[in-house]
Amino acid sequence: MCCITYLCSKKMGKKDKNITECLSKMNDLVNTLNEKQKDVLSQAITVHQYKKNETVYHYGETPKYMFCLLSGKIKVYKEGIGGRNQIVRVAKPVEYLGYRAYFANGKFITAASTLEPSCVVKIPLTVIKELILENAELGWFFIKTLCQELGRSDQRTVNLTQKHIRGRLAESLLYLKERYGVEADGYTLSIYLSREDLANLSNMTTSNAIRTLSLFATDKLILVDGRKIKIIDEERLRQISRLG
Amino acid sequence: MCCITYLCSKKMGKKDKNITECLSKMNDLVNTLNEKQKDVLSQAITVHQYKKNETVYHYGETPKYMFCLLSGKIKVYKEGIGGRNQIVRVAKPVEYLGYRAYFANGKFITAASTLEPSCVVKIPLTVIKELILENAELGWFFIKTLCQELGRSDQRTVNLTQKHIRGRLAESLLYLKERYGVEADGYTLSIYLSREDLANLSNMTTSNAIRTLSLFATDKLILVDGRKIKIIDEERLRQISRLG
DNA sequence: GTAATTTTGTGCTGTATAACATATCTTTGC
DNA sequence: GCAAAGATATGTTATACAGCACAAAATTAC
Repeated sequence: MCCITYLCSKKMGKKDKNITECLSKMNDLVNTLNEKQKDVLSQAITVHQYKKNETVYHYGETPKYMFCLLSGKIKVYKEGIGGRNQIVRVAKPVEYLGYRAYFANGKFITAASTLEPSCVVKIPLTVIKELILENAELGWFFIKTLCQELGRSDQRTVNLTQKHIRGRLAESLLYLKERYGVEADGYTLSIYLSREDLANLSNMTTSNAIRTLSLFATDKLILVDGRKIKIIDEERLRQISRLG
Repeated sequence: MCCITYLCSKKMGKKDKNITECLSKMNDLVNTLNEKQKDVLSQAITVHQYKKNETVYHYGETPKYMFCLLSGKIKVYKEGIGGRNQIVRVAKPVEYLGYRAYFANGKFITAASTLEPSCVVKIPLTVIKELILENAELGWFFIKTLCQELGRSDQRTVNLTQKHIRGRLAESLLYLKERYGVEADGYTLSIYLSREDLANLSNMTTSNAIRTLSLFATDKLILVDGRKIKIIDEERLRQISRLG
């Protein structure tokens, strides 16, 4: 990880162009702020570039920063029993990470790492908390986000515990499509996960992810070429996901 | 369900004693409000008495009220595949229910029903939303609560998917102790769940909940008498839960 | 360019747990 | 008080999936 703006983040006068650019990308959050608050925020943030497979935060750490993913992809995961990781969610631009544990007064119970080279803004959580306490609209932004995530998390629990392997993998593929979309051809998932990550997202062993994936391929539901996955029969995939 | 205050909720002048009493129980929320806001709230709420096993809200309904559990116990559950319900959490006094779906702009994806006779305050969600938007401290209250719940939900997913039956049941028993505490003897769980509910909380079949429970009993970890459960070796139970 | 390492793929075996069947015990309704 | 319905208990069978072993392919390292 390297900090792009360490040279200029303390400079005076008109705001650094780079920082201004970042703020404009974070408009869903920034738009809730008044000018003074925007200023506070712009003084507090730093921009960082992560390589692929770099850790953004570790399990057990005390949260200090909120992360805003500007470009790239990040997985948030829990270290399960016997090294079996569980991917809890995958983030896309522009989304926010790392605030849950702080707001709940705890340490990180998940870890996060990049799935691709990613650009991330770091915002001290003390600053965010202050802004929330003086700006109800910003608070509302977080409430909405948290409510959506909590709903998804509860949904996920039932999916992972009650569906069979085929249903779980189908569900994951649809989730990835919904989250990251597809490439120009309209079919190829715009994310290339390893079979292991796919397994960790679907709560199964790597062997079974591979097996079930090729099963889907022979059933002509998908087309697999290395890590590229084309979804060709979404309707049937959705059916498999529904029925478990 | 019957509304206790329908006779007086529209009365003028000094506040209804009953309502005032309720508000004082909801102090964690009410303390964030100024006098005018407290007034708005007291005008908007109604108090209701539920019998055992009554539904508080249904799956698929459009949320209109937030529920505040003043006394009793409520289970929040998802209807899973093939009628297999999943209890996602159990509420105790004084906790709030039914706001997640509304804030996320959706319908209920869970249902809630009473485990015991319960007293519940209903607050129109429009009122709560307005109050949040004009009171950052109230917003912060919800943010903290949501962050804690989201953490628990993620934790739960790993527990249910990666632990074996014994670990899952041990976890559930400890969860119930932590939530509802024990009776005067210091051992008996202060909640009497059916074996089915215990199974739905632990993601297993009723048969297996029964079997594993009596297994724990022969191992002298617990003492079972009908629906009464005494936890006698918490340390070992904790160990079983940890190891999966 | 070759070796080493990681990722992907496939088959076999064992086991945890669901599913089913049936019996007993408990609660509820009249 | 008795019938009916529901909850609890226990044994048996079936199966989905983990776990392991091993081979091939792809990526990385030097």
